[in-house]
Amino acid sequence: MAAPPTPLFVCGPTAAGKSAHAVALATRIGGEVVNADACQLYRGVDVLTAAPAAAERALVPHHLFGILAPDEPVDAFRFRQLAVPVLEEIAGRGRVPVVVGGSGLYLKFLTHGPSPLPAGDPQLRRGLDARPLAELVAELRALDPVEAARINLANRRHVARAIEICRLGGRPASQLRDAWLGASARAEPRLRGVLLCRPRAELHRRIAARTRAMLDGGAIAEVAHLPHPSPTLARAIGLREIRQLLDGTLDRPACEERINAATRQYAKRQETWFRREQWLERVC
RNA sequence: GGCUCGGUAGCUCAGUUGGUAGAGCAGCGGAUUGAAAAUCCGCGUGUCGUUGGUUCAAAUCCGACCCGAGCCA
Repeated sequence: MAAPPTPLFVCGPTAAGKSAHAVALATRIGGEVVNADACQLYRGVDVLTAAPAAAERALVPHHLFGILAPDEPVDAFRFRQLAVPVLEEIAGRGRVPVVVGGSGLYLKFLTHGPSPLPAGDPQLRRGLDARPLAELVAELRALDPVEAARINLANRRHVARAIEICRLGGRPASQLRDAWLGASARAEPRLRGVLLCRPRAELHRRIAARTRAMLDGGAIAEVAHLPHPSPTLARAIGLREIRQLLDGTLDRPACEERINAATRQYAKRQETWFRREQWLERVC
């Protein structure tokens, strides 16, 4: 009986050097790299999303990079559905999956399992998005006062999601969440992984260098030829900025600086997320 | 050389009849189980160019000087 796959996780903020670290690690231990980055799942945006280069991919097998068409939707649950069979397949061959990525929520779906909450419904979301926040808050308070008291009511995404769970799940979101949180706390998964750390100033220097390399290395052409991105890809850092560069509302230095700032802010959010994942071994 | 305008947070700037200063962006901290490279919450980080003076009190009024831009020579 094959043991369940026990992947090795390589996490950290963007531009910390995860890809290179994962390749080195996989080479050393006989592993294969599996992507856990939301945007790098997409095809045709290798430069924009700083996906591993062909030379790097040739060193060791890589999985789940560039597997989705640009307009194909994903979310954390779908990612888990894609990743689990790949992890099992790799482990079945006696190799070690090295999961690398910075999408904290996607990684957590892998490490802690999917909740039994109802899936997102694009049509319902469109309807909720069109309404003022105050109205959504009032609806949530009526549907589920417990959840309304727990979440940040200024965050319309979270308010809308809570309403979505109540409406689609047929029960208050707070009840559904509590049931799952209790179960997942008992599960206590065995997890192994590293968290790549770098001094903030060094990380910022690396981000600036990478942004320049992206803009000089084909990201602009990628964006120019990108058809209808999915909601996930549409929000990739750099996409909007490069579009503004292309239509002339932003000049090159401003475009570069905006991408840098957005990337720095993203890196900080990632550090906040991973900081509390105590099972990750710090590698600095 | 003369005149004019400007010098306030890392950047761009606001600051009303004098009462030791505040916005945006950047930055820092945090939340976050089906949009997460998303979304959201909290925090002002300052020799008000320098130096004298007037005043109970000066970013604010007066003088001198320094720096920048422009105009006239």
